[in-house]
This record gives sequence, C-alpha cells and structure tokens, in this order.
Amino acid sequence: MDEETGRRGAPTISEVADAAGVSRATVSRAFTRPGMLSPGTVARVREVAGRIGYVPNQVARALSTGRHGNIALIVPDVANPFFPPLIRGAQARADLAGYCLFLGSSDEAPEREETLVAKFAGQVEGLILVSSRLPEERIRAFAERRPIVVINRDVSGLPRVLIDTARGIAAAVDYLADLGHRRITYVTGPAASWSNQQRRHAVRRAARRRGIEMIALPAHRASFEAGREAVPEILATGATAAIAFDDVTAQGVLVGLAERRIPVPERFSVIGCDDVLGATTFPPLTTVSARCDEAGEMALDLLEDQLAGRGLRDIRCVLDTRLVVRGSAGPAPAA
Amino acid sequence: MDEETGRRGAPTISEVADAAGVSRATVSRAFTRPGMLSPGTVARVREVAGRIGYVPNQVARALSTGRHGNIALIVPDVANPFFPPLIRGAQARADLAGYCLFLGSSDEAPEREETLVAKFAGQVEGLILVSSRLPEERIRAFAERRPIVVINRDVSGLPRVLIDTARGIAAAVDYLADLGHRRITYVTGPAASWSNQQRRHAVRRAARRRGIEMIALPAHRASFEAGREAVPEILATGATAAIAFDDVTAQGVLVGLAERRIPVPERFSVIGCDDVLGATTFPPLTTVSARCDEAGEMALDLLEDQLAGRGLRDIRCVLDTRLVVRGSAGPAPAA
DNA sequence: GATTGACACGCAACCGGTTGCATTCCACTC
DNA sequence: GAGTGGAATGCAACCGGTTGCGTGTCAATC
Repeated sequence: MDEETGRRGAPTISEVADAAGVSRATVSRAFTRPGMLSPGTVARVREVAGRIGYVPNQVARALSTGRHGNIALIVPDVANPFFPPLIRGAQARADLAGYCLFLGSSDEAPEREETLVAKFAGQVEGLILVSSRLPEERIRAFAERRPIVVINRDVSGLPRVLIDTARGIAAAVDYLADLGHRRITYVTGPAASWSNQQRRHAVRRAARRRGIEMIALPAHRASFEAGREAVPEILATGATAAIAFDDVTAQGVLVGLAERRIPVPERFSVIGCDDVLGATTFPPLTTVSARCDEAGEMALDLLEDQLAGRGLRDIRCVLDTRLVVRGSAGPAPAA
Repeated sequence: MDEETGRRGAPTISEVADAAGVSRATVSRAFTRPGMLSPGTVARVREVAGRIGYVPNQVARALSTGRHGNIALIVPDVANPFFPPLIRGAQARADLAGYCLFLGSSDEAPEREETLVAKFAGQVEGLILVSSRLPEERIRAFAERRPIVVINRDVSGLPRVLIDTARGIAAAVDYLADLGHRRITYVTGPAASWSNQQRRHAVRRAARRRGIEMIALPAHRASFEAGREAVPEILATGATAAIAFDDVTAQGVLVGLAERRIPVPERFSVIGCDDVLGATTFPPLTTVSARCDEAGEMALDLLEDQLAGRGLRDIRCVLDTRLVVRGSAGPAPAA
C-alpha cells in the first residue's frame, strides 16, 4: 500500500499463484489457455484471482508475447466533422476483433504527427493514418517497423483506402447542369491534400464534358472561414452555383450568402462534399456522400489482415461516392 | 527478418551493447541518464544506436519502471463539438509534460466506457474522464487502481473540474430581460447530465430573480434534432426567446425557426451554451462560453500533480463562464 | 608511497507475464 | 506386473529494458 496515495500496487500473478497454491504458469494458463488445465483448477484459480482483484498486466503480457492488442488511429484534427464517423467505423470493427483503439490527433502539424506516430508505434500492433500530412518517405519508414494502413493518401506499396469522390462530383456537376447552371465555381481546400486535387480535377473534367464553365477559387484559409470569405469572389465571377471542397467550406459559403441576403437555392446553389453535416444547415446541404464510416471499417479490416499475416502488402481500395440531394441547390435563376 | 512480411524485429538494447562494446546497462544509461556516463561513451553509444536504428522499447521500459508516459482521455463522443477544444487543451499540456495522450470515445454507452477504461487502465499512468456516463461507484473503483480526474462530474474525493455555467447563464437571462423579453424557454439536454441539471436550475433562478417567466421544454432526443423538433412547442408557449442546453441544440432551434421563415433575432431570440460553434451559424450564435479548452488543460495539470505525488486527492476546480454576444438575440418584438 | 574518493562502468536481479519442455501421476493395455 | 501414453502441472528461460550495488581506475592528498 502506497502511503502517499492510498493506492496499492495491483496484485500480480505470483500473488494469485501463492493464494491458490499453484505455479505462476498455471495461473497464466487459467486465463490464456483454460483448455490445458483441469476444469477444477481453472475454476479455483479464477475464483481466487477474482477475490483478490487480479487483472493481468497488459504491459507485461505485451512484452513477452509481442502482441499488444492495440491499434492506433491518427487523424489530422478531431474537430473536423469528417473524422468522427470514420473513427466510429474503425472503432466498431476494432471492438469486434478484440482490439483497443488509440486515437491521436495531430492538429494538422506534420511534426506532431511524427512524434505521435513514433510514440504510438512502440505500443500498438499497427496503425492507421488518415489524410496523413507526413512526407511519403516517413510513412514508408514507419511501415518498416509496424503494419500501416493509410486512408486518403495514395502511397503505393501500402494497403490504402481511398475515397473516390470523382463519381459523386461528376453527378453533382451533372445535377447543376441539368438545373440550367452554365457557370460554376469550385471552392478549393488545402493545397497539399490528395482529396482536394482529386475533387478539383473531377469538377473540371465533368464541367468540360457538360460544356459548362468552371472557375476554381483558391481558399485562403481552412474550411469555414475560407468558404465565408470566398463569397465576394464567387459572386464576382458571375457564377450561379458553387461546389465546395468539403461540407464545412460549403457551410461557410452558405453563411456568407445569408449575410448578403442572397436566398439559397433561389438565387444561388451550393453543393458540399463528404456529407458530414447531415441536415444541420439551413437550407439542408446537398452534398456528395463520402461514406467515411465505411472507410474506417475497411481500413481496420485491412490492418487486421496484415496482422494476421494474410492480406496483400500493396492493396488499393477505392470507395465510390454518390450525390445526396437536399435543399441547397436549385434551378439556375433566370438571367 | 520476418520472411512473411519483410519486417524485421526492432533492434534491442543488447544488439546496441554488442555493437558498441559496452554493457546493456551503459546503453540504457546513455539514453536515460547521460550525466552518469562519460561524454565520449554517450556519443559513441548514441551513434551506434542511431546507425542500427535502435529505438527504446516503451513496453519493456514501462514494465521495469512502472511509468508508461501515457495518459488516457475518454470522452462520450468525439463527434460532439464540445470535446475537441477540450481535447486540444489537454493535448497541449500533455505535450509539455512529455506525456502521450490516448483518446477514447465511448459513444455515450456506459458499457463501452467501462471496457475502454479497463483496457486503458493497464497502459497509462492516469486517466481523465469527461462527462462520464459511468455510475459513481465504478469511477471510484477505477480510481483505486489509477489516478483519475473527472470533468463535468461532481465525484467527491476525486480531483474534478467543473464548468460552472451558472454565472454565464444568469448573464444570458439578464441580457434577454434587458432586451425586453418577458417569457423565455429553456430547451433541455440529456436528463442524466450534470451540466443539464445545473443549467436548468441556473435559468430558473435567474428568471425568478428578474421576474420573468421561464418554461422548460423536455428534449426528446439528442442535440440538433431535439432543438429542431422543439420549435413548434417553443412557439406554442408564446415565448420570445429560447436558451438551449448547448450550441448544437441551439443550432437546431435556429434551423427550425428558419424553416418557418421566422427571422432571428428580429422575431425570436436564441442563445446557446458552450461556444463551440463560433460564428459558423447564421445568424452567428450568442452563447455562453464554456472555456472547454481550459477545462482540458486544467484536468491535465491536476492529473500531473497526482502523478507527481503532490496535489490533493479531493479537489474541486470550478471554471467560470461568461456571455458571448453575437447576433442571435435581439430586442423582444413588440407584442 | 599508501590512502582516499570521485568517476565510469559492469553485474545481476527485477518488472509480470508466457511458453517449451520436463516431470508426475494415473488409467489402460498386453 | 511392467510398459505406454496422455493429461495436468511445474520449472526455468525469456521478452527488453532499468537500477542498486560492487569493482576497477586514476588523480589528488597526506
């Protein structure tokens, strides 16, 4: 008993062994391989263990077996609503497989991500990196030490899951074109982001195919504010609709328009991407669903395969997307 | 080298010792107590270690020292915007103190929280439980094993930080009263929540003091939808303003009002609580700031004190709040 | 020149589990 | 009654670090 804190050291396997009159090996097996022991012994050991409050020490177990039972999931920013569904998906799968999920948030800073990964690497069996901001060679270096699965980052040679918004974006452009829009803008996201590049190209391609004009506007900062501040520029282009890099940016656009008393969708149409806001905006946001939850599930399945020794090293899972029509896009206003 | 995966076992302290021609103890000390060794030895050992890619094994270290260098932070739901600022605050402090923060999300389910805490308990030095949904005796039981700090839960005997919204709420009621509102509603949050009870009482007390009428409306579900669905009931009371349990609920109210083309704040005023949405709504939400980031910082500081052996076991930190005026509340409409 | 003490380093035990192998016991077969 | 095989359990090494204590070296002191 620690005098200072009143907290006593947890009972160890040896104490249980003494109390039950068996060897430490037997206690260990009573928990890990009960089939090896006589039913009576198992019951007796467990009873004693329960009585004195013994809980196997995970750390010691990990040291001798090399298996920690933990998986780390690192995201750039927990505050970004894109990630929680993904986290939840991964967590559900981790539960099923008996793994404990450790979450880390890097605040979009590569250095923080680096230290986070390094610290986690020693305590988990594998890691999932979401929208990693790390240089590719660093990711590869870590992958030498531990199995790694990446999400939304196309690192060849590693298992990766990519959300392919191209199809959904194309549907969004078609939708706008069908509604009579002839000039649209794309409000850009982080320049370094794989998703942003992919989305921007998708908008451009689809617009060209439909013969409508597309103007890309650089985002000066992150997300919401970027969207809000882009509104004057958007309007200056003479466009009648905007597709935003993500839902949060789209929400910014929505607010910027509301501030100028421009009714949506009557006078201007807005489409987001990711479908993370649900119907919490006004008007409810028409958006491209990214199925983030499935991305999380899939990443965990891939990692599990790696850990089990089965599963390919170089596998590229692409998740398709579709347009979710709500109320923020409508017919182009008469000129 | 593992034939299957191409991944080799990490170099151990023994390999470094052999390569550098010193004992394992010396290698260990070269990293943990360089002052004990001659500068030349330290340099040589580190050089060799770096060359063969040695990284101290955290698990082994934790086993022998009992110090893991990890802290767990468990929240009910990462998707709730209340938590990210708190997480960030805690993380910043953890960095400073050299701890690695493990995050867990319990999805509001006590059983999940229970297993999460149990799994984490063996691998961290201490835990922070935010808005825990666990029965008090369970929290106490875990606190026997590891230092625990709780946030927004008044468990006597444990270090706890409480966000006291009473003052801010009172200011909000005063503000509304000053603007001429005579009947207001409070849109309730989760019944089991400590914060909800506290806020509800605060509204009632302040309303009585100012001699205005206060009507509490039960929330049928969580947050956003609760707010949106409460709008008809709110309007039926004849009230001219609403204070919502939290910002997300307030956002729901805002959307519900917008759907009915009721302009805010011209015809109805809305005030939220927590200040987690910033100015991302339209109109920007007037709200009671909860200083969640500071709560996270403070909790980590308290935990650190516990771990260092200093610090009281039974300490109750109360964070004050204040009203943040934006644009969602205005003068009461003329009757 | 013997004594002393600081310094640098090695030895070996220890943290709390797991596990290959040896041992004991017993029922069963020939 | 000796031989055999399987079931139940113990022994002891091992996982990869940390650390108290002991030893050897060398310069300073008397």
